[in-house]
Amino acid sequence: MGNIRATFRSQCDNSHAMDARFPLSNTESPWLPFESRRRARDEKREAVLRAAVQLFLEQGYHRATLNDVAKRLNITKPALYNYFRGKDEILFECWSIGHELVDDCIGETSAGGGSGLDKLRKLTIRYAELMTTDYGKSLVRFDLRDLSEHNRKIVQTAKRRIDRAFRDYIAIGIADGSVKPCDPKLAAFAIAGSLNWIGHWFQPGGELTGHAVAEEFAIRLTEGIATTSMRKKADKPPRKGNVGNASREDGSEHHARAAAGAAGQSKRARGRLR
Amino acid sequence: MGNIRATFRSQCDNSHAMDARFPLSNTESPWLPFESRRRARDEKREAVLRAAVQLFLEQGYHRATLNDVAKRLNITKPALYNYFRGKDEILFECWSIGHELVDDCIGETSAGGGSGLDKLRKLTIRYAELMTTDYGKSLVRFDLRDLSEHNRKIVQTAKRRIDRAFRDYIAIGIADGSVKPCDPKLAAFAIAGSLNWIGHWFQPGGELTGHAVAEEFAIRLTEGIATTSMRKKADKPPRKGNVGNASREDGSEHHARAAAGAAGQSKRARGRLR
DNA sequence: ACTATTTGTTACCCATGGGTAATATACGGG
DNA sequence: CCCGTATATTACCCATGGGTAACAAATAGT
Repeated sequence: MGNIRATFRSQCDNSHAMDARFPLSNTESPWLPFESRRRARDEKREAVLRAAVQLFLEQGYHRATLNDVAKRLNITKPALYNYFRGKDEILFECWSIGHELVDDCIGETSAGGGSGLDKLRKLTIRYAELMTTDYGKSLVRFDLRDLSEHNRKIVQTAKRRIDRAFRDYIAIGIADGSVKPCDPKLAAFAIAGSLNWIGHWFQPGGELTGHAVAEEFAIRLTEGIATTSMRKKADKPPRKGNVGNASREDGSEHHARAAAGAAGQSKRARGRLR
Repeated sequence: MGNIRATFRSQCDNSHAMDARFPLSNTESPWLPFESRRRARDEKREAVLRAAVQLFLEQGYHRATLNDVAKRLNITKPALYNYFRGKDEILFECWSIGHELVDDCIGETSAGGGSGLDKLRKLTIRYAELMTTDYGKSLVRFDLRDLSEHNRKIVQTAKRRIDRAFRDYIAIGIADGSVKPCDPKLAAFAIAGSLNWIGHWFQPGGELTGHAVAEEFAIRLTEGIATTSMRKKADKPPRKGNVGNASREDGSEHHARAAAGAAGQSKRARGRLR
């Protein structure tokens, strides 16, 4: 591929006063390899996060050392600092991915139609399923106080937004008659509490699939406040795909990326550090 | 009141060969002062636990240092080692107190009458209220992996017992017809999850009292699976007393003590260390 | 082939905090 | 008054682990 310097030299040889800012042979953009390097970098970055979130969940943030994370990736600790400023930033990025996934759920649910109760059920299912994945668990298992002041503010704000979504759907449901009158705040706490707790007890290898848990919880948690009884019990076979971790393996990375902008001040995809 | 020394001297004065091992005036047992010393010790021990549980909740177990705990008690770190073997033992004892309180709830609920649903509601209320107290929060906010192998086993066993209580009440309720047929395991997870989550969001100074939260949750969490609708909404004014922390201030320390034996291998009240 | 950049390594620093040893003080009992 | 015990203090040890500096190897572009 022609590069700028070669082009420039040939121009000098020909004694033409053509400006180097307009190279002739441009068949292959010099930007492509740069992009591929950047992508390789991002893939490594995400590999770090996958290893980190697993270790943080397995052992707890404080017991899991950066040496552990590095060892799992067959590198050494200082290499991690090519991708992250420090341990707490890794934690934040794990949390951030989880939050992007939640924001997807909320966005899609809000965009879709249906009554307040329908929205609440849809969000409940998707949120429950998310809680059975690593990045979903990040949202409820990690301690905000391990983050820097700045990142903690971001997370707190985002958490309030999630809580608001539940409350809003309940309030909408009360307004449109699909939900029995109740205190939206406490009802949201009750539902979100049950769902969040999934992230504490669910084990991927157990007798229950994440999808089965999600379906059951969606019924259980909403039947108390629903005006309609919903005893149809749709018996569609459990979907195979897993949200979160698993789906990120198959190359469809736009899923998480799409909502990156909506995830508040999350600075993911900010590129290199130095 | 005559003291032992005076009595002894008068005996010698009378030149009687009476053995000092059988003093005449025994109106005050020499064991009393020893007992009082032991009680003073136990009071200090519990003061340490109160300070510790507060700090562990405020800052998290790993960020809270033993120096912090000691400073709050106006002593220094090594003094703590007169009462505990180490930091993880303090954590375990905090957890242990919480567990004794839960065991009280379960014991009283099981002893009392009523249908399975009644028991479930009773336990739900008491458990929810407990989750608004410091020692109650210990049960769900502290990480088992910070405990020693031995103590972790104890805690895990006890946690399973708590879970079992919820499941059993639900199963009883299904059997006696007070609860709709459902999977007791998942229903228990759903209810206990909501309740446990209270320990994460409840702030004692907020707009809601622990009792109000407990009443509301007991209704919300059981109305979905109850066969009877229970729309009487008993409007009795909220009780004043707080379970846990507060009630321990008023001198009725038998509350926690009574179930000490039932709390599994909890070695509380084992007295001095050395 | 040559050079600059990226990415990784080895070897180190050092703040933190749990835990201990030596020691001083208070106190009850004889 | 003296002694033993309990309790507290000061002064330390040291393993841990996050973070950094200096340097080496891989790689892309020219």
